Amino acid sequence: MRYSKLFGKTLRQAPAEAESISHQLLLRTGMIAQEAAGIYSYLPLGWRALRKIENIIRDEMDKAGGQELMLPVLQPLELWQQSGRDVSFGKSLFTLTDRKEHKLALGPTHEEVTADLVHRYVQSYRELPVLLYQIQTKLRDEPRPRGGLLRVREFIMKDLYSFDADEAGLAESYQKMCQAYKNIYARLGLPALMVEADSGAIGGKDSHEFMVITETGEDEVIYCTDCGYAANIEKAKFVKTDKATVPGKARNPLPLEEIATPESKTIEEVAKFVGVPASQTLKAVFYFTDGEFVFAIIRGDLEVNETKLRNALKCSELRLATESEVNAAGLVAGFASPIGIKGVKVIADDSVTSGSNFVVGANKPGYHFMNANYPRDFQVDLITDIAIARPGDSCPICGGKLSSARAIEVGHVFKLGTFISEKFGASFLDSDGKSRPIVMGSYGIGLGRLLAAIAEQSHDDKGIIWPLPVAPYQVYFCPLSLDKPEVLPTAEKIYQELQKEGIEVLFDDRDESPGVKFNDADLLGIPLRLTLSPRTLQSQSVEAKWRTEKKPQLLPLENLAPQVKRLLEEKAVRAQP
RNA sequence: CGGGGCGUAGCGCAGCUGGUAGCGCGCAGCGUUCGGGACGCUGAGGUCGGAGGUUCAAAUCCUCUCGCCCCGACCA
Repeated sequence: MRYSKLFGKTLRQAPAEAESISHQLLLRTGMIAQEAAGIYSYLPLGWRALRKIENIIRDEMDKAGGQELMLPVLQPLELWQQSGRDVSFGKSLFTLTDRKEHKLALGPTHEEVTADLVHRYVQSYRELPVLLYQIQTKLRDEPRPRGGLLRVREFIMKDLYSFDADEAGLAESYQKMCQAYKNIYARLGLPALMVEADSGAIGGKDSHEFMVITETGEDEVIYCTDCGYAANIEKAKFVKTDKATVPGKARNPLPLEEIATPESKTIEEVAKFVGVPASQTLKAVFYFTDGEFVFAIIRGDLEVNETKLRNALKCSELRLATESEVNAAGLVAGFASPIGIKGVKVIADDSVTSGSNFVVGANKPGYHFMNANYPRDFQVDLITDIAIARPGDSCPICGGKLSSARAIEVGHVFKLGTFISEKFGASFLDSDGKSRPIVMGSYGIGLGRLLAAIAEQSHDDKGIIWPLPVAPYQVYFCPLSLDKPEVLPTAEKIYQELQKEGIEVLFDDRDESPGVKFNDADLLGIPLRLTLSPRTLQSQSVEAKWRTEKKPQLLPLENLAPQVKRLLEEKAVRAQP
């Protein structure tokens, strides 16, 4: 490609709306252009890089036994009503009405369509397992697109759906996909961490996310450096050490005692007033969920994890209750108590059992109880883990210290189970002639987000540093002093030779100063730069420099293309997983 | 949806105590330069996000509206 003909140009300054590094770099390089919030065009360079990613993913999916197909973006809304996920997707589902007043949805994902297909085409266990995938545009009306390509409304995604006869089959497919994902990230030069993830209100037992640790990530990962335990904070478990034991205080339940605690509303105030650590208190938090008021109780030093709470309650909507809702429930904010409460659903974190003689509200302004003990003094509807893990907490596996980091989610795999296949009648006859629902799995990767994640963690102050397999071009051919009669013909000849050798080369044939060309080469992040100039011509050579390295090397002009080819191949081999 | 910020040339910005728009980069032409974003001269390019209002006069003041960004909520 001749640079002078390339559509799109580099910007010296990043557009003001770009905050994250990947967003700035992708805009500055002219790889993408914004059309609206969360809607982008891919320009030639960006599209080339995206297609490289796409092909790597396709290759790994095929190797893992996947079969590629193409599914509709326009889907009858009935399909979504059938699975019930029109409700769970809610407003994120783009819908429209056609001229015949039929309601349609723009596919945010394709489990429904695929399950419906499989229902029609698969009848026997002999036909299982089936792994179907597509790489195509999906649409979600995100509440808040952000970070350039990190969270968008229109995005290209690879989704593979696995269909197995039983849980064991699913486990095998799941395993295969996890391995395929690891291969993909390795080939993309992306250090991705596999972490335990929340599977949401729908979906089965297991779910994992692949995370790239970087500050601009939207997610938070909790991990243990000792044993390798890692989980999304939404899911992360930790050991609730029995901090409630205060030296010199009795562990045995003492009689419940009401005390005056004027002006002590927050946990800090109460703990200070009574003279106990926060872990010796119980905290009440009120939520409103699917039209129901919920009273959550947790040890004073811990915080509620709303994802865990939502899962425990099996609800879709969850928000903090308003003050008037709290009052209407007959509770006194700041002094609320599970003791003697009636007509309200109470859910407790299991930390209420890790300690004794807690200080808790008396549900009376200005009063708290001392020595509250579960279950002696209060009962709950549900007791489970609803606490959020924090750095410094103890690892649930080895007891080591947990750390936390921001991360970009670059892949998500789910064991879906039979939820969707049952809705679509996707069943098969087993070897005993018995009809059983097909067991599904779902495995997604967002391509644009991968592109952004790579730029996010592979750059320097000059620009992007594309890993060779992703780079839009492998070689940036940069002749200087093109107006000098000795340079141009040689440059043209080299360009032809490189192309003939099958090398993807961007030929900077512009009449620009060396600084401009070098800076553009660095900004674009093309892995190998070849410089031809009157200077190198004197020694009948070309200067070759890797984007990742400081020092160039000289290659003789003679037989240049095969030498370049060999350099690239060596690099590719070294980068192999 | 709550909180905050911003909309002036392709990009970055100034102008905002009202008087009809300017700078840098980029772009076009000519000339000089040529190994890390060169220089000179000439030039093109703007519904000042949109609508309404106040005024003799609005980029500037008022009202409404649209869009974009950030934080949070949300997000299989």
